[in-house]
Amino acid sequence: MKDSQNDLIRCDCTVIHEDAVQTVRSHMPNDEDLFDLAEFFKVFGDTTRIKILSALSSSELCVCDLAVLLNMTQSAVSHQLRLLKQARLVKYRKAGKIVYYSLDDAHVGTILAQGHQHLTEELRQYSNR
Amino acid sequence: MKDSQNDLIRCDCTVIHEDAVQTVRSHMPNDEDLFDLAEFFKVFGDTTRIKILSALSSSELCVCDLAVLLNMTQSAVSHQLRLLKQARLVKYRKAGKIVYYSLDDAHVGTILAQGHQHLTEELRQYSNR
DNA sequence: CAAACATATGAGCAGTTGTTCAAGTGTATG
DNA sequence: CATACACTTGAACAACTGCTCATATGTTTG
Repeated sequence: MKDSQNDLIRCDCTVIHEDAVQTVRSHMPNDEDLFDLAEFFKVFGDTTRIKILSALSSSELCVCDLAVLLNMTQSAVSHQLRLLKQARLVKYRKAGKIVYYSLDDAHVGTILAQGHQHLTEELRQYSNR
Repeated sequence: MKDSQNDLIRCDCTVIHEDAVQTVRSHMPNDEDLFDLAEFFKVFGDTTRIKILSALSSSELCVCDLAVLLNMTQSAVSHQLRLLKQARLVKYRKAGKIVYYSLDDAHVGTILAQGHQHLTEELRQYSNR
């Protein structure tokens, strides 16, 4: 059973460690899962969205609150909230014409903390060298 | 002590919950930290880079190995490795003309796992609804 | 030292992303 | 029911990103 790797040679170099490549290949998740993972992290990869998530980790807020807090257009905030909603990172409840947003997932806080920890430890290591 | 929020009114709506906004503002990290956090996650937000990180979590590999594994140009891989290096997510050792890359940080695996867990739990919840 | 090879890098370009602006929903209220 | 207001949405545009291609660097080897 040949895989599609042979259909098109994109690599312009000689394989050095065929065994290592095979081992890694058998351990790696499939492309679709890795794609989804990248899409997931992409949502965290924007300052505005990080600010929104950080804000919502303190308290439930409406769109207007967020706009004031971030000093941004209500439209811009709304666009970003849509992405966060699609990624299932935030949820909302409507109260009349006001829409309250909050975090949808316990992992969000954990992931933010993990990222923060990486950055602080990195800084510490860096200043120790 | 007025803050710079008043210099330019970007928000086109009335504040609804001033107290909540103040509380959240006092709890939020400063803008620079949040910016750095977003920059950090941005690195994870690309399929190619996720694949590289996933591969390196199994085994140390050289650039050529990665190019074959991902079916990509050696140049493209090298460009992405540069970004991963800058983010201090991978390190390298030179052995003659060959450069071996490996993960630089224990958090990388944790963060990937956390993201994966979010996605699988999400899927489970979704199919239970 | 010249040729071969692993890797790095700069410029260019196509595709993507985030904001703005204008217009549209939907809900309360006088 | 018309107006006000909170919010959403689509189009457009500028900025950014990731790949390709050509070229450069550095190391080994005949």
